[in-house]
Amino acid sequence: MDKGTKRTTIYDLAKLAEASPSAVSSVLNGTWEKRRISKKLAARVMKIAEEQGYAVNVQASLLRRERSNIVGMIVPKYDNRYFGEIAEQFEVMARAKGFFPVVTCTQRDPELEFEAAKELISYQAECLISTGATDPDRISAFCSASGVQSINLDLPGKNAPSVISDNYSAAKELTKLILDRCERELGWNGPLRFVGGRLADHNTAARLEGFLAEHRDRSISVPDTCIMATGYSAEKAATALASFRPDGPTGLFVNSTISLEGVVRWYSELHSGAEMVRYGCFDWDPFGTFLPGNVGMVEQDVTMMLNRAFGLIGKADTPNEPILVPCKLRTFPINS
Amino acid sequence: MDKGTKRTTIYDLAKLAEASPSAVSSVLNGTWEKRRISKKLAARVMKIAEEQGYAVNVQASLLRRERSNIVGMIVPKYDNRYFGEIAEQFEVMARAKGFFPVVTCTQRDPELEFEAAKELISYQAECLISTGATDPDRISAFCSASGVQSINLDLPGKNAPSVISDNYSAAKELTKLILDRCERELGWNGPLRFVGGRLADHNTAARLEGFLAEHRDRSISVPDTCIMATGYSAEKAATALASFRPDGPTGLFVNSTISLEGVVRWYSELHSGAEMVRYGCFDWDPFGTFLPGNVGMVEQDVTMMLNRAFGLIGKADTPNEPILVPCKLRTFPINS
DNA sequence: GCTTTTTGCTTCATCGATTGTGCAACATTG
DNA sequence: CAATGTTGCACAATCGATGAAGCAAAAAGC
Repeated sequence: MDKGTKRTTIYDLAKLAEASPSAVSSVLNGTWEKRRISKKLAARVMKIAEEQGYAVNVQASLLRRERSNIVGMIVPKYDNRYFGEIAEQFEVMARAKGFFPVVTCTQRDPELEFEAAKELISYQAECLISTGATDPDRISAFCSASGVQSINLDLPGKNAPSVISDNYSAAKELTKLILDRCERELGWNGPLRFVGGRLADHNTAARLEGFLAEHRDRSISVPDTCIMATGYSAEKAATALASFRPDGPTGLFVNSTISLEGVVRWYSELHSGAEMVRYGCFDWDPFGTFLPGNVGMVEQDVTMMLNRAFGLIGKADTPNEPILVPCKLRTFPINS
Repeated sequence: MDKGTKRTTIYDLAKLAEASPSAVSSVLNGTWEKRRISKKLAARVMKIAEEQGYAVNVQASLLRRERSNIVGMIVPKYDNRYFGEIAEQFEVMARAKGFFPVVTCTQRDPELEFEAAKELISYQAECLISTGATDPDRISAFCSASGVQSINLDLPGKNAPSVISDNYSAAKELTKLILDRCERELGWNGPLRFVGGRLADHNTAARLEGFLAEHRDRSISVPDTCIMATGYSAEKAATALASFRPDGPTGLFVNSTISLEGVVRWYSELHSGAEMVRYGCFDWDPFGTFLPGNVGMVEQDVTMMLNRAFGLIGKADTPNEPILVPCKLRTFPINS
C-alpha cells in the first residue's frame, strides 16, 4: 500500500494499469471521454488510483494549466465574530463557485500582511481579497505589478475596488438608538462617548462622522474629551475609561466587540451607578444581547459584502469608489 | 510594467538581466553565494525582479524541490474563540518554524472534511492536522495511504496520534466549582444538568464522566433527565431547556460556548428566579466573564496543545494513546 | 610562459500533469 | 479488395524553477 516515502504519481499508476501516463491523466481529470479512452481502461485506472490512495500533484497540474482557480484572502484576526464569519463564508461561497479558497490570518501586522499577500500570489492566486488590511494600497500595487486582481474588503483602498460597510449610516443609527434610550430610560441627553478604534482608520473616521452627525442633528455639542478612539484591544478601551467614574447617567458608543470587552470590564467594576449606563456597539456578538446596559449592536452584512466582492472577481471595469453595504441594527431590551 | 496578462518568470528576468535563468533562480532563492554568482549580477537581478513585481511560481518551485514545507489544518468553525485561537496560533507557530500553514474551515461536514483533507494533500502538504474532525480515522487512513503524516487535535482518532484536552479532569473541576457555588450561594446541592454536546462525541463523553464522577464523590445521584446532550448549536440547547422553569435553585454544566448562547437566551427569558441559577461552561469566551449566573469557564490550553502537536511533526514513533493537555479553570465572582 | 586553481557563469535534465498530434488496429463503405 | 472513417490509445513537448555538471576566462603559482 505505502510505497516507501514517495507519493504515487500517474506514472506509477500507468505501470500498474499497463497504460500510458497521458491516458491515466485524462481518466483522472475527467477528460477521458473527450479523449476517447475506453470505459474499460477508465474503470481500471480509477480502481487502481483508489487502491493506491492517489492524490493529484496540484503543483504539477497547475504548472501546466493556465488557470489556478485559487482565490486568496487575508484576514486580520479570528478573535471576533465578524472576521470569523467573513473567513467562513468566503470559503463556502468560493467553493460553491468552483474556486479553491486560501485564507490566511495576518495579526494586524502590516509586514505580515504584505508577506502573506506575496505568498498567495506565489501560489498563483487569481485574485486576492485583502480584508481589513492596514496598508491595502501596497498590496494592490504589488498585485497589479504581478497582474493579479485585488479587492479590498472591510477597509477601502485607492488602487483597487473596495467593498465596505456603510459605516456612516449605521453609526448614525446606532448613535440615535443609544441617545434615544438614554433619554427615555435615564432622562439624559448626552453627549455620548466614542470608545475604541483609531481615527486614522477609515472605518473609525466614518463612524465618528455618523456619531457626530447625529449629535449635531440634536444640537448636542460633543467635547473632544468624549472621543476616546485610543486603539483597538480591550486593554486600550479599559485604560481609556479607567479614570471615568460617572456620577450620573451616561452613554457610550463602542467601536468594536474587542473594545466592548474592555468596556464591559470597566462597567462590571463600577461599584455604583452601573444601572445609569447605556451603550451600544458597532459589531455584533451573540453574547452582546445579554450584557446589561447594552441597547443594541450593529451587525455588518457579511453575506452581502462577500456577494459584492465575488461579483467583482474577473471583472475588468471595476469602480474605484467604495461599494457601500448597509448594516443591520439589532436592538435589545434593557438587561439588568 | 505589466506585460499583458502573463506573469513574470525567471526567463523574463534572465533576458532583462542578460543572464541565464538558472543564475536568476539561484539569486532569487538565496543560493547564489554558494553557487558563486557575483554580487554585481545578484544585485542587478534583484533590482529587476523588484521592478517587475516578480513572485516565484510556487507550483514550479515545489515540483522541483523535495519538501513543500506546507502543513495543512482543517478546522470545523470560526464561530467560537477556541477554534479561532487554534487557527490563529497554528498559523503563527507554523510560520515561526518555517512552515507554510494552510487552514481550511469545514463546517462540521464530514464530506467536506474529507474533501478538504484530500485537497491539502494534493497541495503536497507534509502533514495534516485534523481539528475537531467528525471522522478523523477516515482522514488518517487516506493520509497514510498517500504517505502523509496526520495528527488529530481536539478530538482523538485511532489511526493517528492525537492531542486533546484533559476533558475528564477539567469537567470534574468545573462540576465541583458549580456545585460548590450552588451550595454556598444558594444552599442547594444539585444534581446539576449537563447541557449541550453529543454523547457519541469523545469529548462530550469524557466530560460527562467527569461530571458524573464529581457527583458520585458527593453522593449526589444524577437522574437521566439531567443529561441534556442534545447536540451543539444554540438552538438545540435553548430548545432542550425551553420547558424547564426552575421553581427553586438550580445549576447547569454547559458543554460549549455555542450551547451557552442558548442557555443565556433561556436564562434571560426567565421571568423570575434567575438569581437562583448558577452555571459554568466548558470553553471560554471573553464576554462569559460578565454573564450573570456564570461562575466559571474552562479555558483549553491552545498554546500547549499546538506545541504538543508541532512536537509530533516529522516524528516516526508517535504514541497512539491521546496526549492529554490540562485546561485552566477560570472562576468568576457573582454577577447579578 | 605555462600549468593549475578559482571564479562566474551557462547548459541541460528533471519534477508530475496536461494536451496537441500521430498512428496502429479495426470497422465501414462502395 | 481498396479507400475511407472511427476507435483507442501512445508520444513528446510543455509549464517554471532547480541544481548537478561542465566550461571558458581570469587569477595564481612555479
